[in-house]
Amino acid sequence: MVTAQHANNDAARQRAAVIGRALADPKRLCVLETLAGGEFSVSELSASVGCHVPNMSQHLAVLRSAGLVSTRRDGSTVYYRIADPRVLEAYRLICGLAG
Amino acid sequence: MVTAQHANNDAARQRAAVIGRALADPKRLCVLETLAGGEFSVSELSASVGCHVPNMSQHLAVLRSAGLVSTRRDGSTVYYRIADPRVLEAYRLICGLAG
DNA sequence: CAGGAACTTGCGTTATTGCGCAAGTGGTGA
DNA sequence: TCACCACTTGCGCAATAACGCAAGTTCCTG
Repeated sequence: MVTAQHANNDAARQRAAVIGRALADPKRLCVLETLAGGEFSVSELSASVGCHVPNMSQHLAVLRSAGLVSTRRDGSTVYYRIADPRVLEAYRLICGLAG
Repeated sequence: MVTAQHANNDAARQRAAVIGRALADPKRLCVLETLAGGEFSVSELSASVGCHVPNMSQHLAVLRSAGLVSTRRDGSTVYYRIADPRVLEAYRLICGLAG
């Protein structure tokens, strides 16, 4: 069915665009670069990137809802990590294109 | 020099973010998908994507200033093409992550 | 249970972005 | 030269995103 096919492609592109948007901010890219070295808490990430914790939490929410990062909870601390190795592939590819 | 190093990283991330932003719109992703099949004119692309020519021209300007596409002029017609094979790699990677 | 630490969420403001539309530019052919 | 075609650019508007700040939630500790 052509209509449904278009709808699927549109939906797929929409999801892809959400991922693109998640990669569209320098601070979020900085987060991914940091997370390439392992998992970190929100406060560690905010210190690394250089912004306030609530702001970092918002950026992480964008990355999480795009499916690029996952979380693990340990007590009151939330640790973030890269959700899929392909995320780092994409990150490095984009950095390569930018360089 | 630490300061210059930071400046470089910031500038690099800024350029990478420009690329991410170029990938952050469904219509622009649709353009890349179309251009995977070869080079096309602005009017062909606008018909393929389903938007008006000036709007397509603006989207193409975003892709071009991010360095993702290149142009070739033939008479009054401007043909766009993928600038680097890695652009399609990145596109497919993102689609894979979205799927 | 009170206090505090670690995050998340809501809100208002400011800055970007996407779009349609009108106007401008450059090339082509009568 | 004049009309026309293909495309780009400028402008105003509506929608979205980023940030700081305040308030709320969850969890641990005393």
